[in-house]
Amino acid sequence: MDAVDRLLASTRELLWERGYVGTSPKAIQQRSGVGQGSMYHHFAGKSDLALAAIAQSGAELRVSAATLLNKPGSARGRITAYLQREREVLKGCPIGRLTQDPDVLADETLRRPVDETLGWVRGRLAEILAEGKESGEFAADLDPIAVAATLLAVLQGGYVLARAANSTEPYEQAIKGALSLLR
Amino acid sequence: MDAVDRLLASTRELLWERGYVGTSPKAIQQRSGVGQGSMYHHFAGKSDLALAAIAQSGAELRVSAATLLNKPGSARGRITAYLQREREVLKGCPIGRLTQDPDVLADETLRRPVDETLGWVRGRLAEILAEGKESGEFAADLDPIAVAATLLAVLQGGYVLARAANSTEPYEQAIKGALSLLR
DNA sequence: GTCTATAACGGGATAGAC
DNA sequence: GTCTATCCCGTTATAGAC
Repeated sequence: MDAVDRLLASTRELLWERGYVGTSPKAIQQRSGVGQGSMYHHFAGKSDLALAAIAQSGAELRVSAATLLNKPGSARGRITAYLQREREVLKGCPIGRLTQDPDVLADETLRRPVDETLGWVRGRLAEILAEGKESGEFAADLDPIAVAATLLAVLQGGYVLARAANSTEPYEQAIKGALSLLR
Repeated sequence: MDAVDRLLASTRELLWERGYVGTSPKAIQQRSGVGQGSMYHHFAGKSDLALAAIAQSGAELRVSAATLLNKPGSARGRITAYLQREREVLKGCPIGRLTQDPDVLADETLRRPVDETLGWVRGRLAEILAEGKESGEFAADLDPIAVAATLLAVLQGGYVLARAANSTEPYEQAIKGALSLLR
């Protein structure tokens, strides 16, 4: 793993753990083992590093969501699998957490990959809900766009409740409740 | 408004806007117009100020939730009113946002009021869902604890989606979807 | 490409005068 | 109670040598 890869890996970890405001270039250097000069040779600065790291995390999130959501099977089955997939609940969502970072939201360049990633998941969920509606799995009056937003919000909000409680329990309840309502 | 009140008001605003990590004692002093010495006379330091501010915000959130949830009326009506009440969506939840702050979660003293506030709302929603189940408004197999977690997660996650998109639209869709599923 | 030196500024507080 | 001075350390770079 070269310097660039180690810098990106460390930046992604730190953004996940501490957010953008809570992450310093020095901390990135220490965690990655890459020196000051080397870091500024490869990246223009903190925001440049963060942009590359967020783009990578967003791409990875889409791939792993697509893997589950594109599988063959019923719409309900795929959505259930996606909602119930194993997650590091107490760590939260590496993309969603960035929405609490004022400096990320204030910078269109940094916010865009966050928006695109969550927007993509919402869209993909809506497509599957529409398929399930078509095939008669879901009620004819189900609104795919609205319910897709609801389901992704349950995930993102589930992280919030779990972190507040320092327990995965509320997250699991929230998922369980959402799946029961979808019946 | 005396110095203490102005310090607390400013701290609450800054915690809401920038989180704990993003809020400095100096910023609090400048926004409140209270001097350095005065601040450290009334509060032991940043975490002490934050604790008092979080407790106040949590108490206020409970009061405003209770106001809507305790009104007379059907269970469904009260829950709908709570979910649809006007909110500063793009600012997010002043309590929920603190769950993204590593220094808040790492300190039991600071995390407790966050946990208690969100836990209280979950509990109150569960009580109302149970009442509605009793009265036949909701299906007999509805799980009040799980669905209460789902509804609060939709709110908290709705903020996340809205801030990512820099638009209240996904928040409104998430609420709409949740209410439609509750039917 | 990577290293060390330097720098201007902010964070988070303590000390003691008034 | 409030003010100013002081302190040490971290942040976020830039400069230039190797």
